Amino acid sequence: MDSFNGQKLNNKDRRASAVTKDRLLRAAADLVAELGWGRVTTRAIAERADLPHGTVSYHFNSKQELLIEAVLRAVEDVLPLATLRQLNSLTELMALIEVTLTSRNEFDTVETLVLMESMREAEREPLLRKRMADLLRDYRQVLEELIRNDQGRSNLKPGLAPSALAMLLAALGDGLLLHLIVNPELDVGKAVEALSSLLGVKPREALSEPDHSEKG
Amino acid sequence: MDSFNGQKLNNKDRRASAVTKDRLLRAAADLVAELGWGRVTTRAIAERADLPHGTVSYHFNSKQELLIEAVLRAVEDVLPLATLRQLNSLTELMALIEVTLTSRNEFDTVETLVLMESMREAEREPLLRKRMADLLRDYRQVLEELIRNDQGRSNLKPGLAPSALAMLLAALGDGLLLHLIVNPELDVGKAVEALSSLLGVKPREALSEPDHSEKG
DNA sequence: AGTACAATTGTCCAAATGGACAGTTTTAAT
DNA sequence: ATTAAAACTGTCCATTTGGACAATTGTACT
Repeated sequence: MDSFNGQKLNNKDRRASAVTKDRLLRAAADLVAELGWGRVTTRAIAERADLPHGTVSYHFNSKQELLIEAVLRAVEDVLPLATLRQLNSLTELMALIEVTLTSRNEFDTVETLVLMESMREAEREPLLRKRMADLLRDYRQVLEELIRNDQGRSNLKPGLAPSALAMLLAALGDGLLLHLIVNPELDVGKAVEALSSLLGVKPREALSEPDHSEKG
Repeated sequence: MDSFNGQKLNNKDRRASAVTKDRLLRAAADLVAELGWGRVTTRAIAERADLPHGTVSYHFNSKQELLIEAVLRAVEDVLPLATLRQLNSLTELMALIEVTLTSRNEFDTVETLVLMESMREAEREPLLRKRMADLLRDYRQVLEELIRNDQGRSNLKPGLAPSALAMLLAALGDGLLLHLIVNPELDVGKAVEALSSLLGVKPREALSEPDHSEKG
């Protein structure tokens, strides 16, 4: 069991154990998506992480703390704030949304389920609620700034409040994800295209020729 | 305990017990919203319904069957298909959506939470998934027909596919509900107004003067 | 009153649960 | 090599769980 997983415990990593904690957190997030928050047990987490049951008690004060830390890490991954900040136009944004929603692999699905479980649990757990609310606020904020920067350049209605459109986009995306959970066969792309059309934006073109546009 | 709740056991109701079953179903739906699907126990259901624990085993084959039946009943209530069918214009629809999302009482909130739990559980439970998918399909269908009937009358883009707009509206509504769960302070009304503006529709007017329009 | 059956109730049980903790091994520093 | 702290592990326990079921009560009909 020595260097079994190839992840050598280097002495930079504070005290080791970070690896163990990490494995527990990943396993926990997986199981929240798979079983639902309320059905995750400490034993299942340990087993999934291929670790003994006692490990959980040692590294975390309670199951709930472990789960909260686990889902927050996963949710921060699924909200692509960094990527969004690099976008320059509403056209690019709509293209990204469409791609994100239509080409989903298994990994994306798990993270989406974690997101839904987290939003649901946030209603009961004040700490989680605050963290989630902050994340979603940041998310809308990034969208809002993107829209504001783009306004004037595109033929967007001047009267349209960027913050309102940002909320609309964020909610629409999550709502489509929600419907996709129930019915993966749904052609959600057409809903995104409809909104693009209403906004007077052509996301297709942004995909085929993403490069030769100047910014600023 | 005879005619305690005013609901006299009339001999038309198959065998009575319908009242007991009903109380269990209501309690179950309540607890799904309150605790989350995975944390609901048969004992908690019985206690909430003010009935002994054995009642659950007698009236339902398993906890899961009880929960599924309970949430389906609640979800059918929260999707206002009948109301939607009576609407005549997209303007009225946008007004209804705005009112529904902005003025929410405690009862609405519970039903919304049940809806979210159900959509999440549907991913694991094939029977529930099918029933939920059908309900959501009907929901979009009603919206689609409303949009189709309205097209031409309003200044809606002709190229806009009614089915795409229906999906957009349904997903946006549910997405806003989802965000509202995490942060009830959100001013989701402005997102609805933004969409109304994009659609070229003035929901405010439909509210202030709802009567003197002819239909058909 | 008597009969048949639906409805209800309390009790029981094996299995699973979260967490505690004493004991052991590993690591880093001297 | 010795030591102290950190990391890890298996075991234990009081509770809770879903469901089963025998016993009891209620109801409708003759």
